[in-house]
Amino acid sequence: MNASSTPSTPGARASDTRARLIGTAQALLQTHGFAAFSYQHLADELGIRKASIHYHFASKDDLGVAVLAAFRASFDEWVRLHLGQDPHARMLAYLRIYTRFARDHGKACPVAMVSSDFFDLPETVREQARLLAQAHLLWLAATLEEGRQAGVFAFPGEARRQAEVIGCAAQGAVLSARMWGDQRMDDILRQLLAQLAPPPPARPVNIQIMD
Amino acid sequence: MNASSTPSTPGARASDTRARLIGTAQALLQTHGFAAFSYQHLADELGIRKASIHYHFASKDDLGVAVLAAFRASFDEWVRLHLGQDPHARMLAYLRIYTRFARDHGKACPVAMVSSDFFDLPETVREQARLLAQAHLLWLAATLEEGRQAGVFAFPGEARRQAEVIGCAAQGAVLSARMWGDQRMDDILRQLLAQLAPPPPARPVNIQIMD
DNA sequence: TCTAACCTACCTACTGGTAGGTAGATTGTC
DNA sequence: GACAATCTACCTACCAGTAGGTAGGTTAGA
Repeated sequence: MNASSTPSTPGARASDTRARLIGTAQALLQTHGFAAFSYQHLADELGIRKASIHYHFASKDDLGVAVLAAFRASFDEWVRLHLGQDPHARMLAYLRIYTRFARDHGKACPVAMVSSDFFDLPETVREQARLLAQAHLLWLAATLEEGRQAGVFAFPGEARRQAEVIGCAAQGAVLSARMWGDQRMDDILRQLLAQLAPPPPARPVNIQIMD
Repeated sequence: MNASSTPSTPGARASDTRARLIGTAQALLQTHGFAAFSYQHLADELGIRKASIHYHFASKDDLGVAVLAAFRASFDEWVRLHLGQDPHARMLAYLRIYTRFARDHGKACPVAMVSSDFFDLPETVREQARLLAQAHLLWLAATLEEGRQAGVFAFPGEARRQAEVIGCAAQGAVLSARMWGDQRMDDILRQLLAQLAPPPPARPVNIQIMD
């Protein structure tokens, strides 16, 4: 595809190939899924030969593990960058990740894409997917609980249960955006946040009556 | 459903091969996805030759259309069977559909599986997926609104927005069940219902006071 | 006899992966 | 500094297997 713009220069200190492979594979995973992209697609995109990819990743499974590990590293970095913000701002920023995904060629959540292919994946890749999902769920649960304590969120039961609901809804939302367009994505996330908003303090007069 | 494409020959005793193909393809779609199952898988499962499938479905795309139309027909029938029930019971029954999916070899929502492969599918299949999703969303919105009116559900904003959230969350939940097991599925649906429950009516005496 | 519903035998395109080779940079030894 | 050995990062050519699909023959029932 863009072989001319990125000529392979063997030996010429151009060892960002591995990183470019991971980056391209990340994009292809999010748009087409793990099983649906091939070494040939990657090779065409990078302007190298298919067999050369095996030098960096002996098997496609190895590539899958590296790709998911890279997603996890990115998320860890994202978390670090948002440590200072209050829970509500953090949650907005988190949901914006998915909004950006949807707008970027209809990319889906990598965890959702891997889940779709789950029964055709080796255990090594599955385990990386679990680690990535777990990182998101732990962060969500902590943010939700902190927000509830601060009075900016309201939800029933345990924070980890609510975290699972939000995680699942976000995954479903980006998939829905493929069918219905980006606007659908925004609608869903807005409703998700509206459900999380604490109830208005009712009318003061009624509170007096009730107490 | 698709009477036009059904070889409805008056004289010849119609075989059930076509129906078995659709049924097997439905199961494979839900477990592995549309792109991940092949005519060979279907042929092995039915004990016929791969080429024979082309007699019933000239192309895999035709099969995809028929499979999604069958899902829609099943759902229409399900809706008909639950017409009499109250909104809360209907919603419970609806979510149980997904619980059964997850327990049945980790089947996912067909709409979610198709969404994952969306960019590799022809427009004919995409359109059928939209029709199926739309049927679910319309039913959900109607049930939610009826439940809100009856006081068994509470949620902010329009019912169709809440329907989208529940639909997405259910899709995400069955995918999550692949990673974490059936129990996770139950937890998520329970939380989803808890969020939908109207706020406790405080002490009954207070209701009298407020009215 | 007609034809629905299969079959055999084959096609092209593509998959992940392997074998073996090579240009050029790096490193260790004298 | 000279130079052989080794390493990096690619290459060509190929493998067996599988994908969806096609052409044309066979068979069983109305």
